Amino acid sequence: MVDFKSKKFQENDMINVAIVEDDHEIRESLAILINGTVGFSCTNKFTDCETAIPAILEDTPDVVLMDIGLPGMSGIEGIRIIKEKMPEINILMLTVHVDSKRVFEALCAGACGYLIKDTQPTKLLEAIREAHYGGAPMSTQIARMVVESFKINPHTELTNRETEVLTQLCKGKSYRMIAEALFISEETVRRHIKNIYRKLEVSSKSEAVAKALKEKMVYM
Amino acid sequence: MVDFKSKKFQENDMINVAIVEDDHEIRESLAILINGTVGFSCTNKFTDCETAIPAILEDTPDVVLMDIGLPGMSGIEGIRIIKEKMPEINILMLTVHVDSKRVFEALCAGACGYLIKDTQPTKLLEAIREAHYGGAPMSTQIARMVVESFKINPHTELTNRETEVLTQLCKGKSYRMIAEALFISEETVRRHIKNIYRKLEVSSKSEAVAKALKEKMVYM
DNA sequence: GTAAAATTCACCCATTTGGGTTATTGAATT
DNA sequence: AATTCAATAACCCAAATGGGTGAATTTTAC
Repeated sequence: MVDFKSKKFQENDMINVAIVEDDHEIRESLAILINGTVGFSCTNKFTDCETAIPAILEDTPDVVLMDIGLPGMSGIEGIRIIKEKMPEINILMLTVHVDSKRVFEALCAGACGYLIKDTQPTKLLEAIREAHYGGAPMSTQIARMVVESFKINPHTELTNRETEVLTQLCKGKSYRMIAEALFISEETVRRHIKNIYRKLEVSSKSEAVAKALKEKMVYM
Repeated sequence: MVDFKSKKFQENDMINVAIVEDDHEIRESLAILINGTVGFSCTNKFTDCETAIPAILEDTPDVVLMDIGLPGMSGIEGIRIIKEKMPEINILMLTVHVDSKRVFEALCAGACGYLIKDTQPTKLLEAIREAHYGGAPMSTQIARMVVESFKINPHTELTNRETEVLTQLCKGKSYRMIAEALFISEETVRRHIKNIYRKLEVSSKSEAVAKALKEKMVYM
C-alpha cells in the first residue's frame, strides 16, 4: 500500500534507484529505462560491489538493482554488507540464470525480491515500485520455488511413532522428556531414536535435528 | 459430444476450479465470477472440508480455492489431506486476515499461493491462472512476509567464534569434530558451547540447533 | 490365519555431553 | 596504564547419550 504521508513521498516523489551490474549494455539500458520513466530516477550505477557499497551507503537510494555474477565480490556478499549497515534498504536481485541455491542465498542475505533479466520493462518498473512500497517482487518460477521450499516432505521410511519422536527431538527434548510427553518408557524412546538414526543415516541428536529441519521432515 | 474429461479439453480450454468456503455470499460470488469468465469453470463448491475432500479427490479440479476458517476441519488440515493424495493439485488459500502463523502453516501443508479475500476479480482470475500454470500467486504483503522469513538474524549477543561453533553444531558435529574443524582444543569448544547455551538460554546441543535453525541465526 | 511390521520395554557398557571452577594470553577500549 | 572482552586451555564429576543385543505385544498386511 502506498503511504502518501511517508517522509520519502513528501520529500520527493521519485524512487531513487542504484544499479550494480557489470555488463555495460544491460547497465545502460536499465539506467535509460529508469531515468526515462516519470517517478523513477537512477541515482547511480556501478560495475562492482567494491565501488558500489561505499557510494550506496552514502547516497541511500530507495532501491538497489543488484546483479549476482559480478567480478570480485559477489552480489550476495554485497547484499550482506549493505543490509548490515542499512537494513531498511530494498535490494532486488537481477540475474540471468535461476539457480535455486543462489536464490535462497540471496534471500537469506536480505534481498527483498528476485527477478530474471528478461523481465519486461513495464514489469521491471512495477517490481521496483513494489519493492519500494514494501512488496517482494519475484518472477513466477522464483515464487513457486520459494513457496515449494516451505512444503513438508515427510520421510516416508519413518513410522508414525518415529516421526513423533523426531518432532520432539526437534524441540530440543531429552530422552526423559520425550518419554514423559509420549507416555512411554525412556528405553522405548531410545529404541525409536536408534531406528531413526539408522534410517536417516545419522548418529547423534543434533545431527538428526539438523537433517530433519533442513529437509523439512517435521513441522516446526 | 464434447468429452469434458479429455486431457486436451482440460489443459487447453478450461481451468477447472473448486471452491471450499463457508460464507454463502462469498462462495456464490466466486462461482459466478469464475463461471462467467471465458477459460474458467467452477466445477464444484463446498461449505466444508469434510464434504469437499472426497469430491475433490474424485473430480480432480485444476485449482482449489480454500478458505482457512471453516467449520469442522480447518482449511489447513484439508490441504494436508488433499495434497497427500494428490500432490499435483494446486491449492490457493483465500482468507480475510493475514495471520503470519497461518500463512506459513498453509504453505508447509502445501498451498501454492495465498490471497486476501478483497483481491480484485481480475487479480483473482489472474492468480488462478498463475497457480494453474506453475506460479505461486501471493498478495503483496504475504510475499514480503515470505521473503522476510528467509533473512538471517544473527544473534548479536554471540561473538564471532561462538557463531562459528554454533554453525558447526548445526551441521551435527561433535565436540571433537568441531575442535578439529576450527583447530582448537576440545576444551575450548566446550567453553564456547557453555557460553552459547547461557546466551541462547538452552542446555543441550539439540536444543541449541533447534533454536538456531528456527530463528535463522546461522546460514544452513 | 499367518507373516511382517510397528511399538513396547530392558540391560550392558563406553563415550559424549553438560555444569562447575580456574587461568592465561592478546586485542580492543577507556 | 588499566580494564574489559574474546579466545584459548585444563580438570572434575555426574548425567545423558549412542551402540549392541534380546524379546514381548500389538497392529497391519496379505
